[in-house]
Amino acid sequence: MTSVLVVDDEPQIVRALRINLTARGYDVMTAYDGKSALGIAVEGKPDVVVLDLGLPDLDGVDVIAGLRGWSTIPIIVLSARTDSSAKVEALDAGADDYVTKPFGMDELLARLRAAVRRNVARSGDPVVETSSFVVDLAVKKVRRDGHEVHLTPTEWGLVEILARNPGRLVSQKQLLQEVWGPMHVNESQYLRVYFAQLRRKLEVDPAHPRHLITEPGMGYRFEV
Amino acid sequence: MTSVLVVDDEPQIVRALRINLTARGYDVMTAYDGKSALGIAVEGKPDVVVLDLGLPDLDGVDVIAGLRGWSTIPIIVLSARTDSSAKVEALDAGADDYVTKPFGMDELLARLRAAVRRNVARSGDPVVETSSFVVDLAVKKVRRDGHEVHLTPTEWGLVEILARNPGRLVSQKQLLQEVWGPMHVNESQYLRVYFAQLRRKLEVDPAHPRHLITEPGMGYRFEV
DNA sequence: CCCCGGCCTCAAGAACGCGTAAAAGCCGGG
DNA sequence: CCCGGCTTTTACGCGTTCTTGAGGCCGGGG
Repeated sequence: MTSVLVVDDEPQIVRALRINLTARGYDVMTAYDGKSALGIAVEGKPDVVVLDLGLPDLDGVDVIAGLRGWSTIPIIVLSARTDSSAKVEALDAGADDYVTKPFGMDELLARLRAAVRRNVARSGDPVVETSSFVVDLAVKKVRRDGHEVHLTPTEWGLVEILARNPGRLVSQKQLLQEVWGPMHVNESQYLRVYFAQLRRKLEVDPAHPRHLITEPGMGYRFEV
Repeated sequence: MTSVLVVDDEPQIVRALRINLTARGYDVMTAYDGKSALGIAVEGKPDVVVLDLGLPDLDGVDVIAGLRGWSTIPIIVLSARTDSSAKVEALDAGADDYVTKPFGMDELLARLRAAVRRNVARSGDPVVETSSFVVDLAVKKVRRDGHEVHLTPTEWGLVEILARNPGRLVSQKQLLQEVWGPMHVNESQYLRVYFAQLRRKLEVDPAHPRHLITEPGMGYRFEV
């Protein structure tokens, strides 16, 4: 879920934004002054910040600088000042967008979507995570306790198919077909041998697997 | 130098932008309608596009879609329409910013700087660095201990592909295809020979590589 | 109760892929 | 024409991975 940090000292604006953003499925955090905004941003790692410039404690530009010191989170500035010098100053300090109050909620939301879209396009990293290990499909790696687990090509072939279908049942035939090719769709013994190996490498208790589940007579399931 | 594509059918606006942008060191391209804009964008690969929505031939949203089909170049929309539905439509189509006419030149330039800044932050330095050597993709050179290492064309081809995908596993087939061409996708021996050479040139301990990693049976990985 | 199909485990030989070295082929410049 | 740099080819030792077979476990049906 996308998380938004709303920073404004006017409660009615914060309330309005919270309602609108929550209704659209965003996770909303709020702050009423610059210092707490910086603290919350560090802790909560929001995906985007909506920042009012007229805060009681810090100058708006200082808040932007405080964020830009360690992060490239998109910042959308809200401000009552319409003069271009204020806009230029905020944008050059590192803001991504500048919206003047009073603002149209539709427009703000559209600008927010644009900012988030840009940012996910950059990071887009498909990872599937379970309680005991992490499968990173982009770089083809599996980590367990933050520590890489080496998989052979055949092992990775199986993990990849299962990780691309999380929670879904994958038939033996499909696994054999995609990993060993159409000639070996009946070698179900291969699957037993390799699932045993994968469980030894990935499961906490290989005898009682919690993620690489056998559905007898049907296939296998990757439980997250 | 940063290049900007200005698309507008009003010559005086194009002229004003060209003068201001050129004075600030930008390389300016121009187009007066949507179709030529798309063509110029493909050829010139501008770093940012300033797009007027009221073009004679195509609808503004279609131009945005045409660009977004193959590129993530930042698009700043210029428009006389101030209603929020127009803004929402353009932003959701893939625009990065929306400025209403008449606009302040200072503000537009600041928004343009913001868009470019974001994008260079994203595309990252054309330099990939490891603990023992540095790959400079812009000038096609590798340095080690501040001191240039000479690579043959084939060696550079491999390093370049890996450096453009840092951390990612690159399959043998992809490497062979891109360096030797589609006729040689099975010559995996080439890779062994060349990786041995590269390790001798770049790794501290060629027998125990820390950056040019082999993933047996799958491919190679550039670890940073 | 026994049988049977499907599953898990284990182990060993075969097959494969990798690193390395060195020779042979190719090509352009001096 | 010869030389040097670059690429392609060949050969071999070695460790890892795959395949295969045998044995045991478990639950359901006869």
